[in-house]
Amino acid sequence: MVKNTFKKLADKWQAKWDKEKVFEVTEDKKKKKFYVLEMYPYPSASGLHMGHAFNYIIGDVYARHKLMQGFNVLHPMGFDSFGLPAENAAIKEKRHPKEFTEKAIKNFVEQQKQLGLTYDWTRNLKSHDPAYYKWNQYFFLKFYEKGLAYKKKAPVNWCPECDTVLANEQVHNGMCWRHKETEVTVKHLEQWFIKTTEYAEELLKKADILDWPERIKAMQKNWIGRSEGAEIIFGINGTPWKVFTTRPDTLYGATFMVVSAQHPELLSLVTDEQRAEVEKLVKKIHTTKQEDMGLLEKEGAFTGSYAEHPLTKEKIPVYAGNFVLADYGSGMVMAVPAHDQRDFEFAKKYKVHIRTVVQPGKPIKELKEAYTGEGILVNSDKFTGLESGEAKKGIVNELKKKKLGGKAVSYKLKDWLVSRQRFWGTPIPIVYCEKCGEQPVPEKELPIKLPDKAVLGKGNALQNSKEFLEVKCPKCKGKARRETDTMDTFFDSSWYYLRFVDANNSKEAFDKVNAKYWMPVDFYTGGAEHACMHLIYARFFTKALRDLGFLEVDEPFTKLFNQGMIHGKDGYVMSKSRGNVVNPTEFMEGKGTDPLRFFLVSVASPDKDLMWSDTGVEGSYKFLSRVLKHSENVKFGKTSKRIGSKLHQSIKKVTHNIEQLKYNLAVIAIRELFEAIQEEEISKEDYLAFVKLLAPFTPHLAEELWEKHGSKGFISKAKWPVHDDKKIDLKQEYLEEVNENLRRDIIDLLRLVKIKKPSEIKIIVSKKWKYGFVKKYKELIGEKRDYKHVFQGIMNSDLKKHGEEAAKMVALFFKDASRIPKQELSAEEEKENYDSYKEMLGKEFNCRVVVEEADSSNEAKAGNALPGKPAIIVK
RNA sequence: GCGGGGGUAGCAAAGCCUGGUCAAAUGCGCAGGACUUAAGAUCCUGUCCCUUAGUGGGUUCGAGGGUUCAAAUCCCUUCCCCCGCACCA
Repeated sequence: MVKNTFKKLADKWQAKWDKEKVFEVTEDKKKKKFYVLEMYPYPSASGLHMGHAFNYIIGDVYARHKLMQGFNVLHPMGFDSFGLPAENAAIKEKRHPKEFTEKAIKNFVEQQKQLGLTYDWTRNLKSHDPAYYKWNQYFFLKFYEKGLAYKKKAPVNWCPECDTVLANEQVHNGMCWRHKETEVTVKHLEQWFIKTTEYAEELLKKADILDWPERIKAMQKNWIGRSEGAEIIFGINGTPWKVFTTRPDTLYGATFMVVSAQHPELLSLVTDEQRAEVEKLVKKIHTTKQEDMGLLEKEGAFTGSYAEHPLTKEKIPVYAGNFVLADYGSGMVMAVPAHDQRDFEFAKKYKVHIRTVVQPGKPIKELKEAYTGEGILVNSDKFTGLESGEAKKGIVNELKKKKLGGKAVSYKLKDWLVSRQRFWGTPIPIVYCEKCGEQPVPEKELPIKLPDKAVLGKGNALQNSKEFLEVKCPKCKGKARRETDTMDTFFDSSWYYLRFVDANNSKEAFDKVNAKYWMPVDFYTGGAEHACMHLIYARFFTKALRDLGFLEVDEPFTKLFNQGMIHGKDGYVMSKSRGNVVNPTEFMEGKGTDPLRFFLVSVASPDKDLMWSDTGVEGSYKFLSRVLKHSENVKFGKTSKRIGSKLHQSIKKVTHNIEQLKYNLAVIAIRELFEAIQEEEISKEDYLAFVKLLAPFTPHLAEELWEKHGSKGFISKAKWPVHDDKKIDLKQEYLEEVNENLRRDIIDLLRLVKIKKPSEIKIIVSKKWKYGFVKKYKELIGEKRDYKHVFQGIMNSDLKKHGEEAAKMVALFFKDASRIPKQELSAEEEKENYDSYKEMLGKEFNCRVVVEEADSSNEAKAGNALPGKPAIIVK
């Protein structure tokens, strides 16, 4: 076989699909829709890697399967084409990022097409296209109108490498998500935010109903981080300070306060005497790496201020502390050293009073560490004696009465910081007028395009572009200046799945009716790294757009699937730096697409990591070659019962396994089916059913076989076979297996006795198979239980349980439970089977074949055997 | 610390929910054989240990207990690995 056979097939069929527009799709209300989507890629200059290929193939197999099942399948692809790498490359080469991006996309598309995917390319989108980002700006304005987009000064994460601020989600362990070596610093800047917290509750609640991997849901829930408790107001120097606590029951144990050393208002609390000490602490924190913060010993400095306890009116000292987060809750905590380990350590260190207010039943003698459990209150004025749960309610009510607090819910989730001080992103549609201040750009002026000419370098190039910068105020027509911040590219990816439903609409972001037809995405695949970024933003967007009247669905992605990582043959994750990369494009150029597709889905369940194996992929290649070779010489005829049974079983398995995303098992079922049909006669219809099973995995090969055997149209659109349970005949398959064993035994035996041309083969079938006995036993124990299993039980012990007589019979005839046949055959069935088989054996061995029942002389020998393992005598 | 997922034969990977047909699919590797002048390719057979033509026996599914007539599968304890989040008040 020519080495590049599969490459040729790929080229041939990809061209035909293209020409016939096979995968273009329209909104056909008569058909049930199915929306399959893979996360759209950043079009990197280095092109497609194996992870992309794997991702797209997983989606494509599903899409093809659904297509063949008659669904109207939307399977689009686009490019997340704004972003830093292109901009940085542009700076380096002193060119416009657009050039890089478009070149990379061109290359990417070519490589994607080689994979034989069912994309409708007419719906392709690129987020750097003004026709796309216009709608980013449009939605931004809609959010702005509704108060979901706002500007505020806040401590933000700054990546010196990216030269821009980052969203909270883009900071991992204090490092930039793009630059794992670069520490993020905190800056106080005025920035644009999207109010994701508005939907925190819904994002959390609806997570439960999604058909998503547990861990992704868990990660999101954890990220949203809801906790219930109370908000309590402490007066400090006459100013009210709110703090959040989950344990209002310990309020009487609060003996000091701790404000975050990074709190923006910290200095307002510090007295002159304490200034030096506090500043020392703050400085120390600035010089500590983010990632070491957690390991740091609890440290603090007294601010000189005192807070008034809301209930006892006691004066308690306020410290600045390194262990309090500035951006959770209010950045200040009430410290209850007896019942919180951190507070405890702090109190010990700074010798602050520790007061026990909750006890676990009996009094605690000496506190060696904080008692963090719940219990009965002590030292708590009128709440003493109450159980924690009751006390929480009571104390919160008391606070509420005095207007000093109340029940509260706190989230870890923060508003999404969307402004970026970079060029290559969607300009934020706001202008600043000297007179009128901040003004939204009127919709009809959209899109605000990025300048085609720009000198990129240090900082944001938009600030140097007069053409971009200078505008008239939309309100007073006076002199105004554009916002130069651009949007986080996650803004683009938050709604791209919606654009696909109507990708070429120039009047609207998407048509509502189309969205109603296609949404939600039924099957979405991509990497797990997006759990707390893209997948939260996209969910937020869907909800926000729903409430703005654009959509009717609550959730964008019904089913989410995370593919595993691809490891090189050395066992490490495939990466350029390791040098263990196999480039999918190069592979396909050499060996073709189908072997790659087949291999990637056959190693393991697609949600698990998989290791590349040269010999493994060679195995896939060989298998497909055999299928192709076999197609040239199929013995068309009548499908035997056994093959029919096997086929229908396989259809059942493959369908189910694709549905369950167990492509590896589907592939095994296909291989087994092929083993079975290879040497056998088969009807054309049944053969083509086999080819159809192959089609989602190896579409080019399948098309070729489909064409070769004269079927019309494309197999890609042929009807997926449906199994018929009635045709699945396990007994028949069992008989065939038995016969095959017999045949092999004969071959072995002939070899052993060194007879090449036997004159007679005698098969002696034992009469000892007392099917009558089985019948009788069934009467004894009843039909309810599976008699085979009961036998096995009896064999081991417990004879009396099932009746002595029955047990004895069993013991007599079945020495071992394993001798129960898989399928119950009647004596007649068995005999009939041997008779029919006689002929075949006779042909094969070219001699007389005798099947006879054992008599007393050879019963002992034959009786030892199972049906299918009878005594054999050769002459 | 919290949360999620794992540990199965030389390797990879099914099986576990719903216990018995499990010495345990499948692929790779390995061994033997057929074909060939030979190598490769291809095909067949075997691949936990002992034994048989078929068969029988022994010991296995991280470790240790338990439930059951019966455990890779259910329950408990324990060890190890991966992956998220992590001073969240």
